[in-house]
Amino acid sequence: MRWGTFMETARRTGRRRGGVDTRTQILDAARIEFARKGFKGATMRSIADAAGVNVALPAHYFGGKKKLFAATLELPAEAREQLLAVTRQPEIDAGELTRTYLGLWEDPDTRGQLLAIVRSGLGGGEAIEWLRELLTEALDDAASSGPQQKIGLVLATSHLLGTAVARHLTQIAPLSLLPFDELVTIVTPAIEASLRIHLDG
Amino acid sequence: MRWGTFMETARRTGRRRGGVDTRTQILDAARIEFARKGFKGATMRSIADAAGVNVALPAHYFGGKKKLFAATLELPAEAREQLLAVTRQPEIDAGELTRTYLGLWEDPDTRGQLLAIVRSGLGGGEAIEWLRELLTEALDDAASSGPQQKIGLVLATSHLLGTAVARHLTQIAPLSLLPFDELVTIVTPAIEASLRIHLDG
DNA sequence: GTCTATAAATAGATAGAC
DNA sequence: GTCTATCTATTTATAGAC
Repeated sequence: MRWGTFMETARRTGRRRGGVDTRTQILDAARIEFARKGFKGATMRSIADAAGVNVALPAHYFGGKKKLFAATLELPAEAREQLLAVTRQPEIDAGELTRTYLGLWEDPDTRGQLLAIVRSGLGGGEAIEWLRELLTEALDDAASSGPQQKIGLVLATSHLLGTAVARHLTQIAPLSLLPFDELVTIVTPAIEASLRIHLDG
Repeated sequence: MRWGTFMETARRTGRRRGGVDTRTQILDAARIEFARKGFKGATMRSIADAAGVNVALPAHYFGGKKKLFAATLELPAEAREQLLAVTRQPEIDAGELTRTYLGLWEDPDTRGQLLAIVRSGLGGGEAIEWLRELLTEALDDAASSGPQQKIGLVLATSHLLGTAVARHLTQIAPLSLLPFDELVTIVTPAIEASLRIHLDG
């Protein structure tokens, strides 16, 4: 009867009962803390407290704050893949791009990672390279479509980033309350307009 | 011959020659530091160093770090007025809104303040209320146009925020290099599309 | 594996000399 | 008005007991 402190943390599917190890608890808590306060704002103590473990354990398991942060941002690789699958197509579908991109922000797990990246990157830390990389990678990969489409894709991506920030970060009134399907519906026209941009004329 | 250290700081019009006081130097340096590193990232020491003054003077003049930060974000009131002048019109002009909004980010002075707000607000600090206020104020003031236009304006503002962030903060490759006029030209269609949005249909 | 205790660095703020 | 010196609090990181 000693697991009274486990609380309701084990919501993930497929999680082994005895395997709710402190390492995973720390990682989950770190994601939340970094997402909410950025790299500098989140402290090892606040992470340890949120995880319900001793203050020394985060450093013990991950070898330092920066390494813990890096571990936090580990898996958005799959998110990148989803985006690339859309942008690699010869003719990018505006609705599909909008739904995929904003959809990444709807899932609480990936949203936590994206928030951590945005919070820490835009917050003035060193993580801004990661953010730039995340944005330009989908871009460079789709650059084979020619420079004309490239500028349109940058524009579209920027608009989608702004939309996600307004909905999930600053939580502007009507945007943050819209059902996801309606959000996609009203955002798509602008993305369509951006993708069709051409510089001359 | 002791003002060899004054450098080229006195670019503002109407600045008294003997009045390049350390208080102003500190304020200018604080703007840059807060804009680059966010509230937590910028330290009183780094600000003092950047201003070329003693470490004790920032606290001495402004009474603390938070008060110094507040002083930094003082004048965006005029920026807000410029935006309101556009959004208050019965039929908002997409090109005019785009030019005004993105224009605020082109001026180094207001850009510094906007960067400080975004960096500190999005970075997880308490300044997120200021950012939300800045975004919603132009919104509420234009809400007399009816809820239909309101959602369109939110969308447009979000897209413009994303564009400004991509150009000035993450500095995505083609966006950050475009001349301002071209930027306005290619962004306007999406803003136009957003402003014309209606939910039912 | 987990904890206490503490080291080492850094931050904001202030007192008092000049 | 400006500076040196210092206090206090907080943070990361680690050493060593249990």
